[in-house]
Amino acid sequence: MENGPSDPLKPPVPTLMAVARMAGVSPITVSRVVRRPDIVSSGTRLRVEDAIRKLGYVPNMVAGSLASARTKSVGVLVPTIANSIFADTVQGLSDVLEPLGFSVILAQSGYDDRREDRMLAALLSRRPEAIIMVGAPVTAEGTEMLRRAGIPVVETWELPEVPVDAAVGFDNHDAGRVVGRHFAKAGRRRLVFVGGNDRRATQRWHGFVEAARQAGLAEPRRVLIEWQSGAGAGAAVLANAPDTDAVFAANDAYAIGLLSALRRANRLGPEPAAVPQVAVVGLGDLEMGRLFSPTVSTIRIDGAAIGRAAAELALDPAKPRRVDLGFELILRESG
Amino acid sequence: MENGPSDPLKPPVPTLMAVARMAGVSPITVSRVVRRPDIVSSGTRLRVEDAIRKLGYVPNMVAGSLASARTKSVGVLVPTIANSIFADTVQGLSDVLEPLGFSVILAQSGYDDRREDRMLAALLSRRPEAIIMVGAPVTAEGTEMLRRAGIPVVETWELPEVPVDAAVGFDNHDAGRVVGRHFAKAGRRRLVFVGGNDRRATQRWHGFVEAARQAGLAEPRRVLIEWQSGAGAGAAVLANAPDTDAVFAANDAYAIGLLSALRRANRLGPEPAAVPQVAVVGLGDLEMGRLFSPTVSTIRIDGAAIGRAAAELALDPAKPRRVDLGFELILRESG
DNA sequence: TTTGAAAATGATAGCGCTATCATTTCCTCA
DNA sequence: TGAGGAAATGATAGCGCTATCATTTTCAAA
Repeated sequence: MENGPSDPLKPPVPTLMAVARMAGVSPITVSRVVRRPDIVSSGTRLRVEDAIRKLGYVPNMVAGSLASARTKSVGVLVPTIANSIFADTVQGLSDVLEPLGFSVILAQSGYDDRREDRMLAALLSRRPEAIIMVGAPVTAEGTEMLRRAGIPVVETWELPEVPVDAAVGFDNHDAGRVVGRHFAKAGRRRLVFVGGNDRRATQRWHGFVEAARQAGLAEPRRVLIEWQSGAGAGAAVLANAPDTDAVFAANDAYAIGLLSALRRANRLGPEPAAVPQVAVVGLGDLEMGRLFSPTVSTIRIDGAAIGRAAAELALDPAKPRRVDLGFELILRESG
Repeated sequence: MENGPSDPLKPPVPTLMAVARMAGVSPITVSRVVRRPDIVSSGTRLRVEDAIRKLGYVPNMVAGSLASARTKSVGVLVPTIANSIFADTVQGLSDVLEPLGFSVILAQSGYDDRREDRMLAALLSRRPEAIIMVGAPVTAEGTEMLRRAGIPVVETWELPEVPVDAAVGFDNHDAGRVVGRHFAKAGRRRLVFVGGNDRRATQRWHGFVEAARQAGLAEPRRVLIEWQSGAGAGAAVLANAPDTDAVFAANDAYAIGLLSALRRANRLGPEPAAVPQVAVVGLGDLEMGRLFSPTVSTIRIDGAAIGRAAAELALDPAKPRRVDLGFELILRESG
């Protein structure tokens, strides 16, 4: 593995052996200069560093990982990086891992069970030192794969009672209940939940339904959509539940899309209303929701904080294995 | 490398050797079943597959990569994944790479030259088969590192005359000129550009200035900010150039932040104006810009298409090395 | 039934680096 | 100056898999 795949005629990429020959030392001394310079005498070290510079040597971590049984990498699996809340989580975990020399291997499940398992297998074949994933593994096969790997596994954005190893999240069911209760207390009658079919959304839906029942309201409507645009979510609600007076959206992007659709349908006045015709609550506390008019009520979750906490748990097995970062209902102009 | 780092007492992770012993074949036959099942007889293949299933064997790609001189990975370097336009690009390239069995190793530069070089070295030590990065390498050292690696390198979001290897982007200078010309033609007088200090933004700034000059306008103002929130960008413009009547923002998030700040400063009426007090143009055509009120004028760039095209160029050296995806000025309510 | 070619499987020797034990060198103290 | 211990460096043997050549098995044709 000395030549790149694109140009077999180029000079070979220098190996540690080439550095050793140029510096007149044994290969393991070069390795020591790179990894443990403190145990190499300064004269020898300078000679080796000079050879490294002249040759442009870049250590081969593939070989080093095999020899040392450490990859210094973390596998990260998210449904889709295009969803800002997960991008924030990846940002947060990267901010912890990268300064420590860990590389992030990113994979996406597209909210598909089969693909999630395939991506887990692909990640595990890279022998990462930990896996951080959004949600808990969906299938028994995925769960078993992770157990067998014997590495730290941190599930995020939800809080299973018994995670494979560790979890950082919040109680999705409770979040749904809190929103449902808020709508009931505000006198809302025709409740709707719009989002996907994943477990986290389903937990929120169940909490939402429970709150409606306890308030003696009619069973809320669930508008199921696959991951898509905010505009798509808005259109789906207006098409499926045009008479709703309160919508809990799976994320702020959907909430914004719905508010925009309501505006176009002339169900949103020129100024934010004290009592909006349709109350809308999102999730994630995206900045866009704060900039939007009306400002968007939301379940505040700090996605980046989830990422940071997950990375810390992944790197330190002595840390608590189940961390509840909680959430907060933030009420703004959207109801 | 058979035990994970977190539990040395667990049964060792099965190797290809263990499968070979259980199936009663040589190790290379197991390798063939995994990589080239077509050249293994069905009886042997079934025996091996059975052993693989029973042992829960997950191939070790670290070892396979070293032995085969192929990692099936691509290093991806972005300034920050929290910026939606780059997240879209990562989504696009992943959609091409993942189905082909490539893993994405993600790194972030935080818009810092030194950190970019460190991240490039970290990526290259993983011996990726290609590098896809936002922008061209900033330093001569980074450029040299990439040349030496002898692998495909695709620079995105800008279009250098002579990329290290390949580039997919658009003419940033021209985009700035087009926006400047639009503002001049609309009778705007006090032009402002708000964004970062990176080369792409600077190219846009230069084009913007050129257009203003050609229209006989006063030199535009440049409001420099480090990567931050839309609200931060809005506040910076109002603090530094409160009398502006036209602002070109480095991205749609900044444009939205500015519009929101204008609204709070009562410089945005309750309904989108036919001739807004301050014209605002962003970049990236984010969905949020389409949902916002006023809808946001923008330089339309398809971030995901950039990612897809970049992945295709990275994988096929016969493809053109410089691809101009162009851009489009989209005029909406924000001016 | 024999022969030849193709298919299938195995043996060998690494890939580039490093854990670990062995040897050499250096330094301090008596 | 010599002895002992610590520091520095080197030798050895893999890590888990695979490229490549060698050998065996299978199949078809004469």
